[in-house]
This record gives sequence, structure tokens and C-alpha cells, in this order.
Amino acid sequence: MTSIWWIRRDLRLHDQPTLHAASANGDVLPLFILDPFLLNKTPARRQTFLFEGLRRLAADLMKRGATLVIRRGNPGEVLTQLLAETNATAVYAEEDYTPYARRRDREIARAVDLRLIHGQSVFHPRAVCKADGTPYVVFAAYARSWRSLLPEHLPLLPAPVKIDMPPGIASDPLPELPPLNGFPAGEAEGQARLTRFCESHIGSYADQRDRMALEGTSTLSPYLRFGMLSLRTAVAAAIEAGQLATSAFARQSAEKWLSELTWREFYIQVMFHFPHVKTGAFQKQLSSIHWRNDRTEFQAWKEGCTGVPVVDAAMRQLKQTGWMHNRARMIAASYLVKELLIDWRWGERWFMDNLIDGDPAANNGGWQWTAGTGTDAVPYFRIFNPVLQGRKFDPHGEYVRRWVPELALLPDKLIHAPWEQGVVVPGYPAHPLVDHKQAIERTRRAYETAKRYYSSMESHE
DNA sequence: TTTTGAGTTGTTCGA
DNA sequence: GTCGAACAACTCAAA
Repeated sequence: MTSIWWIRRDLRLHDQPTLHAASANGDVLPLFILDPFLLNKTPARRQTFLFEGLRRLAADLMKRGATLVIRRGNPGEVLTQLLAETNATAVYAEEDYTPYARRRDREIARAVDLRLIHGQSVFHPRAVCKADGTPYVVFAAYARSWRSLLPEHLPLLPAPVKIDMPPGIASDPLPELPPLNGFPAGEAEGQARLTRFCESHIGSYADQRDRMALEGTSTLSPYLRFGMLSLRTAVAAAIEAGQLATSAFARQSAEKWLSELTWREFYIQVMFHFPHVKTGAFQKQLSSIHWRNDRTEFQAWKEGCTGVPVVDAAMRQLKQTGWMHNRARMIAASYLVKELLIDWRWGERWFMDNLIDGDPAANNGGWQWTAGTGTDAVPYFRIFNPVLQGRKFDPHGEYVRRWVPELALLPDKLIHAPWEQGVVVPGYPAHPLVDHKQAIERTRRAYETAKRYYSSMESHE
């Protein structure tokens, strides 16, 4: 009996429960569908990463006696056609929890025997919940519960040695795109990065992760995004690193990284239970903020020309490499929302259009957190001052110099706020777009107004 | 049902 | 220069 393994965002052979389930009944046909609707929404650099990952996966499958079949078209039509072609009976796919994926899969399951297998996160989004069965909306409580459910040892499925596949299935070609710098795609690279991170950086993660000029973070996000590395594998490595740690600090560092991975799972769960976050504020009382949405300022933010060096460095790193340091993401996002008072969804979209790791749940969760519209509300007084953030997390200005070369010759003392000393650098804005103090006051008023409006509407109901 | 404690990532000010 | 306290009010989680 033949089953189709419909690959979506699980481009790996290790810890691969979907492939495992599909091959339990006999032959497996590994399939990736180039869905024009999805590809249209996927920017070129994420497509490049995906296609390269597919080529790597095809090579890994080849070593095990199988070939990767590529088909272009609407998933429902492609699957129906292929089932008829091959006499396959069932389609196995890793369950994807985004609103779009769930709608698509529900639709397809009406015509096709689609068997969704959990594998994207450690626990199914329904598995971690409060005593009354409702989902958590506060991270700390979620994480406590999640951690308590986590076993000391997470069993991971080994990669299959051999895959039996029906012969003679035609495949469409993969589009050729120019290669990406910095992030070679594929499972082997994801595994190698994980190993390297656990051997050298995880022990100092707690105090290096925020330093934007250093490689203190794992840089695994693109691999996790496409399932070239499973979240379970990363979590298992974090647990093991904690157990092997030889100092209290190293143990705390490993625990800290584990907690970052928990955020990823938390946001998958939030989007699963509260799909409205995809289009608007989680907190309904903040859904009618009167944004300024100045297009010129938005353009300056996108291009890295706001006049705030650390924000510009962050935005240029994104544009040039398709990746941004986590701390830089918060600073740049905070600047857009809290200083320019531009709708966080504009920023969310720009990140999705440029990040290789662009993931609906993680990106949305991060932006809503920054905007204060999300699950864990930021206290109103915790507004980033980008200059102080720069001085704190890029103390020698290396990050700024790397990405904003026109400022490279400024001394450390000036590099994060040259205008404060009256220094003007040719080719760089003489002043930031807005004054920090006035801007955050303006934002506070806008948020207050939105809340007041909401409670007045509520009292009239 | 009521109560209590707690809440990712900051900044400022005064001692 | 360093340090601790103050900065709202509210919602959630759990007892």
C-alpha cells in the first residue's frame, strides 16, 4: 500500500513522525506542492531558502532510495490527481496550526483521506492548558505548566535507513534562484548549527544573547521555521545542555534558551486558540488605536534612514541579510510603534516580507508584544529608548558600524546619538525623525484614548 | 466565590 | 559611578 508524505514545513528526516506514520503501511511518496497562492506571499529570499532546503532533502531521500516529487498547483487538485495516478490511499502531513493552514487542510480533508500528524511543536496546542481546560494567555504560567509536562528525556525518532517508494512518478522542476549568503539551507546545516551552539555558545547565552554585534544567539530560526530542525530536537538539546552544565551560570543559560524555545511554542498555541490575532490586537481594548501611519516615515524606517543609528543598523541588517538579531528586532519594532506611532501590522508585514525565518505565529507574537496589544501586556512605562538600548547592547558601536558604514568613523561616545553633540555626518540624517520624549507621550495618549473609547463603548452595551 | 500574588527583554531619579 | 525604588492599573492563574 502506498501513502503520500505531503511535506509542508517539515523538511527533515530526523524526528519525523509524519514520515514514520506514512511508512508504517508500506511505500511512501514524498511530495512537495508548489502552491502558487502561497508562493505569491513568500518573498524571494524565503523561497530561495525553501527551494535549497528541498534540494537538500531530495539528496537525503536519494541516499535512502527515494526521490522527492515536486508538483505545482492547488494542493487539493494535486493530491487528488496524484492519488489517482499512484493508487495511494492516504495522505500524511505534519499538522500546521496557523489559521490559513487549518482552513486549507479542513477543505482538503473533505475530498482526501488526510491524516494530520503532530510534530511541529513539543506539545499539541491543546495539550498544555489550565485546570479548567482553557488555554493560557500569560507566558509565565504557560511556561511553568509546559516545563512540568516536559520529560527529563525527550525521545526523538531516528531518520529512516531506507524508504520504499513506488517507481515512475513524474516530478516538476524546482525553480532556480540565486543563492543566499549566510544561511545555507537544509537539515544537515540546522543540526550542525545546533551542535555548534550547544558546544560553544549556550553556556554564555544568558549574558551574550543581547549583544547585537556578537554571535550569542543560536541563529536557528530559519531552520526551525521550515522544520529542517524540529523544535523537539532543539528542546532536547537544551535539556541536555542544562544537565551537562558544569556551573550554575551555564545551567541558567541553558534554561534561558529553553525558555526562548518555549516562547515559540507559546505563540503557536496563542494563534491556534485565538486566530483573531492574525488580523488584529489580542487585547480588544487596544484594537482602535488611532495610528499616524506616516508613509514617509515608514519608508525611512524600512530603508534604515530614521536617523537613530541602532534602528537603522537593525533595518539594514534585515534588508541586506534577511535576518535580524533578536534584540535589534525589539528595538526596531518598538521604534516603529512607540515613536512613529505606525500600525504594528505594517511592521509585521515588512518583517514577513524580508525575514528568511518569517513565521506567522512567532512574528505576530513578537510584534503584538512590542505593541503592547498582545497576550503579555508590557507595562506602559517600559518603553525602549533606542539610544540607551544601543549604548547598553552595542557598547562599542560595532553593530552600528557594520551596518551603517557612514557612521564608522564616529567614536564610541558619539555613535549612538551624534546629534546630541551637534555632530552631522554627510549622507546621514542630522536628526532623528522624531523627538523621543514627545513621541512616547503622543503614543501614551493614543493608547489611553483607545482604551477609554473601548470602555465607553462597553458601558453602552 | 473570593482573594492574593504575579506579570520577558526599561528608564529615571535621587541617594 | 552605582544602586534601589518608583513608575498604573489591570488581568490572569491558582489557591
